[in-house]
Amino acid sequence: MDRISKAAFRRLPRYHQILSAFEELGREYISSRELSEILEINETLVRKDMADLQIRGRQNQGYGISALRQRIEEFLGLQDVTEALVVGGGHLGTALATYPGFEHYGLKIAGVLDNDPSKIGSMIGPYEVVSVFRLASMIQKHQIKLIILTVPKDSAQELTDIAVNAGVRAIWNFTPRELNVPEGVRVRNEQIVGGFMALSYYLKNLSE
Amino acid sequence: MDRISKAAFRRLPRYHQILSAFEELGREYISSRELSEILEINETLVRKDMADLQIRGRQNQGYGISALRQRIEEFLGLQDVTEALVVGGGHLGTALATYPGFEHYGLKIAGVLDNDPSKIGSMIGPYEVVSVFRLASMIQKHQIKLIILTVPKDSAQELTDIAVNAGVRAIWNFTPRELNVPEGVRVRNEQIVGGFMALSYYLKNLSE
DNA sequence: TAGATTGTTAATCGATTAACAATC
DNA sequence: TAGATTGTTAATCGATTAACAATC
Repeated sequence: MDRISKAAFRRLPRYHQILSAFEELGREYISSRELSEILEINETLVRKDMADLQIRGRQNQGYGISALRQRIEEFLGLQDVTEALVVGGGHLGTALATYPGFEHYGLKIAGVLDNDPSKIGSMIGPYEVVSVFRLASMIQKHQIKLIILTVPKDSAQELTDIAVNAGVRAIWNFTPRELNVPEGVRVRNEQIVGGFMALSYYLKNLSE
Repeated sequence: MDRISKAAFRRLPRYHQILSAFEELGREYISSRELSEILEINETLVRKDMADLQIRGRQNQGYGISALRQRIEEFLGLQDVTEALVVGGGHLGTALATYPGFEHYGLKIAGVLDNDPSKIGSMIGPYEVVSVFRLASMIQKHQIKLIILTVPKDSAQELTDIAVNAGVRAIWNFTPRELNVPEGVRVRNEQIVGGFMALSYYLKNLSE
């Protein structure tokens, strides 16, 4: 059904963020020109993206912000609830389990797991930390399709295997490890340090 | 001097990660074939990237892992130390301030700042939390070129302005807000929720 | 009306891939 | 030698941009 280019797909979160911000300010329309300037991309590209989303603008006014935001949400499936388990209750897991605003995107944290006996039973935000040994059973019980992986890299693959066997179909991977998964399971790697590398290159070449 | 394509540039962190992992295992060479399979990209593309980095492989053996890793580090400037301030001492700021392994990339956290009086003076890992009012003076004192921004989105722009005026040249932005910066200042946006959006799309379209 | 803006097509640009020669 | 592999060129593919007609 819906088809947009990979490159356009990657721009959707940024469009969404800008639209939400303008909406909060009470703005109703935004032109391709404005969007293009904020994102530092070409104006025509914005219009092409809108056309791909089957969104039509208005001459002289631009695109309806609210309709456009909702269209992106619909396209990405953000209007349905996705339940996820946070696997790893360290600082990063805690940050993600309590991240403000995930609920606006349909992301609901169903629980937090950890392997440290001293953490199990303690609270992380509203969640009581559960033993990682219960990973498979929790996935099955709640029909979880997504896990958020924030464990030390040496246990990343093992836990992935358990989760996939239990029925998980997507892994949001915050560990610095490439994961091996069977066909039909999607991994999204958030290699934190990658962002720093890009900035490091820039800083190193400042003087030139 | 060094010139590689944008697309190749974005692949460098992933190459680096794989090379480090293989190096730990004691492997000395890796072929373009192996790299291409792990990254799920074309074999020729790997060889082109290596050529762009001016790295030469060996017939029948592949590329020297250690030399290649070092070449990437040199290219990205990871061998020099970059000092950064973490601005925002919430869960995410804490996670980043104490992230294990940043030092391997030359990233040194010089301090953590927060605006919450009850946090100031407390410890986050080895860092005593400092008032955000001291942002400009700390930047100047330590000649900081990079800040890691993990504050609530409503104060993001204000703190950015202060940091830029004080001499910061790069901002690693973990807030869900597009920042306005003058020419010559680089922003890297880590829109956390963007990663989820891609997975949400996948999960929504599973059955098709 | 003139100006601002969308929407679309064709041209261009950049990235990836196929083909294949070179060589250990 | 045969097989495995790199390195490079040319072909292809995909994404972006320029040009411009349409229209409110």
